[in-house]
Amino acid sequence: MGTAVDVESKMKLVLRDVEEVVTVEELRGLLETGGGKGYIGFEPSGLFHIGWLIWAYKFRELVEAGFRMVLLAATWHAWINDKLGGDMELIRAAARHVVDVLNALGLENKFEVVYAEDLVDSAKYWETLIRVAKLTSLARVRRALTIMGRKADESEADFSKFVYPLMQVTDIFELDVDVALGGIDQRKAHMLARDVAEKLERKKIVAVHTPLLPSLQGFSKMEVGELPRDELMAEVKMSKSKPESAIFVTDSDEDIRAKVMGAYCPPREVEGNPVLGIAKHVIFRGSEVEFTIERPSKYGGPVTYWRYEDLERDYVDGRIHPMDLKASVAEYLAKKVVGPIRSCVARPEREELLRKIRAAITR
RNA sequence: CCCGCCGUAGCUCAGCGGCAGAGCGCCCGGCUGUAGUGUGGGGGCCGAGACCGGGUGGUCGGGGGUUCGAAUCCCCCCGGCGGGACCA
Repeated sequence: MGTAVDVESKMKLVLRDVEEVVTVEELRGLLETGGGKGYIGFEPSGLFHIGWLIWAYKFRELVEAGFRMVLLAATWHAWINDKLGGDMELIRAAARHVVDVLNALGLENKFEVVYAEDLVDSAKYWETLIRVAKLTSLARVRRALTIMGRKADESEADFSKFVYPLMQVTDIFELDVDVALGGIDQRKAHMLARDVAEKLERKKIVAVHTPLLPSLQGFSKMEVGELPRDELMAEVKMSKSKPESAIFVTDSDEDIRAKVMGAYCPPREVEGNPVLGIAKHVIFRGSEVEFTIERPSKYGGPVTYWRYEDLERDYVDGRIHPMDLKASVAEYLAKKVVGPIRSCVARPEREELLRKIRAAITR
């Protein structure tokens, strides 16, 4: 199955702009034997924002690398996390919207969609969940929780939150996948799945983790000091609950421009800079891409970059002004990234769907 | 996936190259004679805890190695706990 050259080119594709893969050797093993099945679970929680594009692109690359990919609409999980007010009808609507976006990325009929309802409907699912629970101590589950830590403490969380990691692990076994895709924030759940897989003598997933985008708002030093860690984390991640902090695939070019221009973007600084983050993980993505910064000749005139590293170096050196970076990133997003998706997703027959989702997240 | 600590009696742990240990528990006995049982008094019977005495306790997590000798040192594995793991 596939020559050595084939395997290496697929490796390169999968490893492109990835935060980490656990483990790279296991991934190679899968590619050498012809791929396998992969999945990503997402919580339908509102409109699709460009932070999600990072995993969506990776999802497409996994398809290209020969994996049979499953998109798990984690509707029950969204319910547990009180997304969209726990309104299942809305949650399912948001899930359809995500499917629309993937289709817009040229993936129509190239992946399978599974709703959590389908999984959860069988007794087998719950049997597996109990088996997983039998092999996992409460302390271990607690350590796998992303949401809360020691601060926003357990007495305030309803118990369903503790079932969540077990469901993530169960999803993996029930879907019988070889690869789990997710943002690096999913690492804990995936590691739990790997631990349990050994005990249960099930397939041990290869975990592919993509980077996360910081909020357009960034964060001030004051906030860092005052917010509890986990809340801060939630703040920093690009979040749908704060519309101004994220760019949605349904945003107009004007929206995009306004949001990017309003973004946190300290000159010469890379750390926590959301605009550079977009350039790195949404535009360049670890490959050669033509990216031109248009600027008045009095500021140096237009300059074209092919590699993110060169752009970052010049930005750090102060040769690129935040204003020019923002304008160019906004332009690129509007024309090359969001534009094509928007035209597919915001069709008339989806108007009602989008309106409902929008209404739900702003209320 | 990475780092650290731990795994010895049913439980909590000590021992860390030279006889496998303590406390608790459990079993037997003694002592005591409480609560309960009784309408009350008296008596009888059953009889807990505490205390005293005796007894019961083990593949020293598994496997390999080093050694005259391994719970003890080394390696591998399994299990538990804590931490880390984008951002903090």
